[in-house]
Amino acid sequence: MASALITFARFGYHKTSMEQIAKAAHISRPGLYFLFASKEELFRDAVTQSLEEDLNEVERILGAKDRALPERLLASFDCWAGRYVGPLAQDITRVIDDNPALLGDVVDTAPRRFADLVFSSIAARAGRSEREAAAAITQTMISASIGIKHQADDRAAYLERMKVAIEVLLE
Amino acid sequence: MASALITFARFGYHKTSMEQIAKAAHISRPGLYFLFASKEELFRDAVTQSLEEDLNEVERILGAKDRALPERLLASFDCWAGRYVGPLAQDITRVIDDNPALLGDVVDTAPRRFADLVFSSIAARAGRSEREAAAAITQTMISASIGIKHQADDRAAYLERMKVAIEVLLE
DNA sequence: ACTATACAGAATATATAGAAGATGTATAGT
DNA sequence: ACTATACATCTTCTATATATTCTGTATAGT
Repeated sequence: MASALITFARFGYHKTSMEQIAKAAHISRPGLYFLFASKEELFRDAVTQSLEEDLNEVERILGAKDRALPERLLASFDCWAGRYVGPLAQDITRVIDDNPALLGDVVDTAPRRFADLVFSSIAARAGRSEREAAAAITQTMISASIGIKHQADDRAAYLERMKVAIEVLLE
Repeated sequence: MASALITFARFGYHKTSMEQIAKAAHISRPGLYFLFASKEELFRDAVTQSLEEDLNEVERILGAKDRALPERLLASFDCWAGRYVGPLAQDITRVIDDNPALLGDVVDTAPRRFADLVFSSIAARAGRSEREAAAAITQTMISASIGIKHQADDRAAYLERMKVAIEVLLE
């Protein structure tokens, strides 16, 4: 099913046929319609599941408090955004951004949940208990991530710059 | 001549004719060819001039040291990016970003010059004389600006978030 | 819980030709 | 230092017809 998302990403939503997806998933085309009512629902479910998985992993990373906060944040941003920087992976972000109407409110709620997770981790840190400051730092860190995603050519460049941003924003 | 850029922004480079530009500039179409060798050169010159003007104003703003640094930075980012957020103005950024091949190296050098100006102002500040820290802050501030530009719906929203980012990044 | 095949209806690609529009230049004029 | 008109050449729109592809469903089978 992750293969469906990859296929959508590779060719775009409209230029991807159910035939292609079925072949990539090693099942028949009618079999796809047994699992998903329509192409639109399949697309929605594939994106939603991918986002859910990423959010779960971010939650897991941020919860592992044996690692330092900057480290956890960098790993989280890598999982959430860095993974999708670069020649092949950026198509996944593209196909999501290009079809907001098909996806509904997941495209809004998932980023908000990510922001909440980051905020909680920053707010929980000792010595930085003011919620307002944590909110400002979170907001700016996410904006920086979005900007870096547009600037960076590959995942390594994203991580390099994001590491700097996290360090600077946490003092 | 600024009207040429606005016309390009409104319809896109390819769908804008020399006739339209000439009309907007209140001269004849052959008159345009007297001033500019080709449509491509006109586009290049219009964009270049616009960027130069913005950079000059940024330089002026950052040089006015009677105002506090965060204030000057916010005004600079507004001039450089905030101005181009929103329903009508964002087309200017779009037509520039969509046609990098026509524009040459200006699209690379101008942002670098903006970064240099911001860096100089931050590095010059007392108590923050370490160049590395200033470079990290500058880099992150610009990334945040790019991200906010993508997040914000209008200029006011951009300014609001950018104000927070500057405050957080300068401590 | 599927596969294989088949099919209607809709959307989309392909080809073609003609019309329209655009660029860049030239020329004559003020 | 331009305007107005005109023109060759090229690209882009428009329309139309045909062919292909795609979606969604149905049916029979395992």
